[in-house]
Amino acid sequence: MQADLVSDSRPSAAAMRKLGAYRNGQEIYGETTPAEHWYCVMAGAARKCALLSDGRRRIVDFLLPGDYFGFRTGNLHLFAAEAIVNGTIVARYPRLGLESAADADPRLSRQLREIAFASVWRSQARLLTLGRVTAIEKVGSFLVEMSHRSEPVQQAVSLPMSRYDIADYLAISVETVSRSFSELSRRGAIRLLDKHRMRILNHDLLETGLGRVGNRTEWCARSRTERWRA
Amino acid sequence: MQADLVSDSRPSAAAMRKLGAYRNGQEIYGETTPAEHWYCVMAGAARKCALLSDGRRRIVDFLLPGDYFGFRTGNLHLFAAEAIVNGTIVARYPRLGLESAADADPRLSRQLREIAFASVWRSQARLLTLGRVTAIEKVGSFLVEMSHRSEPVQQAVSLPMSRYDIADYLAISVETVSRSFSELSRRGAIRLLDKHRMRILNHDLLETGLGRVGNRTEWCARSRTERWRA
DNA sequence: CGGTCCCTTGACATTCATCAACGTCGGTGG
DNA sequence: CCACCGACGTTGATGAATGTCAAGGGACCG
Repeated sequence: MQADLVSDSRPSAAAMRKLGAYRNGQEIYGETTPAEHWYCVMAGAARKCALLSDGRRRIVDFLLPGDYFGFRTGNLHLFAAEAIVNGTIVARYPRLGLESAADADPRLSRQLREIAFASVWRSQARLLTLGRVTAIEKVGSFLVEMSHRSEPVQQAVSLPMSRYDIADYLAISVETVSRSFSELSRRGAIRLLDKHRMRILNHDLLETGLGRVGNRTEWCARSRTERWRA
Repeated sequence: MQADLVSDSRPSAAAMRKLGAYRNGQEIYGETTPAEHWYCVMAGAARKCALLSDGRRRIVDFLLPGDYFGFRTGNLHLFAAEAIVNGTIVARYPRLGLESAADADPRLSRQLREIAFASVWRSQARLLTLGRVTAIEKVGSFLVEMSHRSEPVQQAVSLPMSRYDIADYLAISVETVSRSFSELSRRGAIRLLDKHRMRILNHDLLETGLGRVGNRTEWCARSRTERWRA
């Protein structure tokens, strides 16, 4: 099971930690749940998602072992968190207790800050993934992200979520996700061991454009940047 | 000029604050600048952007008065920040000094945490904007976001950034941004006072779909969610 | 054995990126 | 003053990428 940084180094935090087990699809907290806890995935995987006003769903984050989530300044979550594999273990800390402990313990306080900054950095990196132009680029970028975030088992990257989840995460249709996987396999960039395990064969083929030979965007961005930098 | 929460309430932080003025296009910090400072926009506006490996640019955030930015756990920024209007004023705090002060001052420490959480929340909300399906929805969602973030002057929302910046922010082409503005005007959702000032006439027309009459996505998301919730 | 869910592939329609042209504005220099 | 230029913004035409609809296969379960 994943190490829990806060608890491992801070006995004051470990004392208030509670563990919970969840099965696939089970809600960890809902959109209307008061944000009274902070969470950390210990094993398994979960998704953080929002329901849009028109009824559609959008996944804003996949939560893997070691990821903290659920912090919120107000008293309501805007997102819901749900486990996506059976046997997902999540640690839970009462928010008020943790904050009080942090007031008295600068090291814990620093650690909480670091956790928050890591979260900011992760969502901004995700913005880059979503900002990719073509579907193949998005999927490729997603696979690279997953390979960095998950522990490789026998050089295989595990993809615990369904194709539908990936589609909602990348804001493209399930069919396009499926087609992109097939196309990347065909091009020799990846090899699909089964539906939920994959091996990266050629890293460059994943990262680099691949789609869209036109280069106006490129030129534009560069020229503009040069201008601004000057 | 915008209030600076940290300085206003914490004299220890105010002492180390330095102000800087920037003109349009000027760099506040670069991708390779060591992350030795935290920043807060006091007046004007800026953009946070990343240069992709293929030379393209992506804007991950617009920084408006009151927004803090630049925090990073490692010692390097991944993004660059540049002013986008003349006379942009940015406050700068040395990172180490601020952290030391936070160790000795729980209230400051809490405030920094709140700032970090607000930043997390903002980028996740932005993920929802980017995750919209059609271009019109993206632009509409962007305008709603801007109207929430900027102080309305005579019921007008100010858009300090160029159409190119908006395009890079939403990951769509400049032409499509322009067309979406025109289309939203035509539909009576907004009124363009000039290139950089806009008034929202019909909030619902901006938020709700408008594009894409098909509802398979909707149905799918709802059915899946209901299943999961059950 | 039927049912459901997940995944994949094909065919078609639609959106949007691209290319192109033009208008505006502000600055610069004749 | 006017001509010129570059940056920015808008609109039209066209092709390519992708959403949508449809069909079918495989795994799991009652």
